[in-house]
Amino acid sequence: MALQSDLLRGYTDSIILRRLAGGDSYGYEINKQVSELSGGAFELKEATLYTAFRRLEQAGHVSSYWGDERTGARRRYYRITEAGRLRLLADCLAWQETKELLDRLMEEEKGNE
Amino acid sequence: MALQSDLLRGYTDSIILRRLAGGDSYGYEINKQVSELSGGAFELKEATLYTAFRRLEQAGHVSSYWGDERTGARRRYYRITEAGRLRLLADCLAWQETKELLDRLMEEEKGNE
DNA sequence: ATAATATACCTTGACAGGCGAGGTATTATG
DNA sequence: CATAATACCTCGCCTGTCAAGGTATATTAT
Repeated sequence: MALQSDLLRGYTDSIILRRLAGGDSYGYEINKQVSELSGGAFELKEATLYTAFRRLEQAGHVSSYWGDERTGARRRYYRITEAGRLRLLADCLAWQETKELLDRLMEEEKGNE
Repeated sequence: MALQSDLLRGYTDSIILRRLAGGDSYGYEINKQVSELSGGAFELKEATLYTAFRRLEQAGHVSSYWGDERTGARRRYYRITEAGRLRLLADCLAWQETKELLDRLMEEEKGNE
């Protein structure tokens, strides 16, 4: 649905950073985690995911390295940086504030003039 | 801040519909109301506002008419339609769900494996 | 009188993020 | 041998936001 993706827009980065805050990971796995966490209701599209990685790396919020898998497809791992953790913290605060704001703006009015 | 506007993206329409649910209004006033409701922390940019009106009218969620002011600048009033009320209701539900979703995706993990 | 401010509307063009559609390569399974 | 799962990637379109510009009327200050 469009509304949901529009709302989540810009939070793609934050969602990824949150996943990486617990330890290094790679695209495919992050995608699965997000999908599971949302009970299948939401999933990052691949194009969105990889675009976000480029953006995050360029911003210095993550760094990446190739895993040394003996078997299976190669994986590019991502690690959150210190700047990334700060960014994540800021995003969480922003999210709390935005929740309050939209709640107030969407809320049904009682006692109208 | 960019994050906030990105998150609100797409909810511009809902915010406007909510304002109109209590009675007809016009752009400038809606803008002021939103600004006041948010304690000055957030405001719809004019270009965004009028773009949203066009979109809403085209979708049949609002209708518009010129007010008959004797004095001052002319005003274009907007009225929410039945379809608009349904849309608003759907948006509110979507917002509740999205809140839960992003909360779950942004939440700090305890008891990690 | 005139400049400034507030009210009130509008459009254009650039920009950014999401994503459909397409692609590659490896390994396991039927 | 074909299909599916894993795993990565890019191109180009679409859509919503918004800075910057514009118009017109009425009030207030100089």
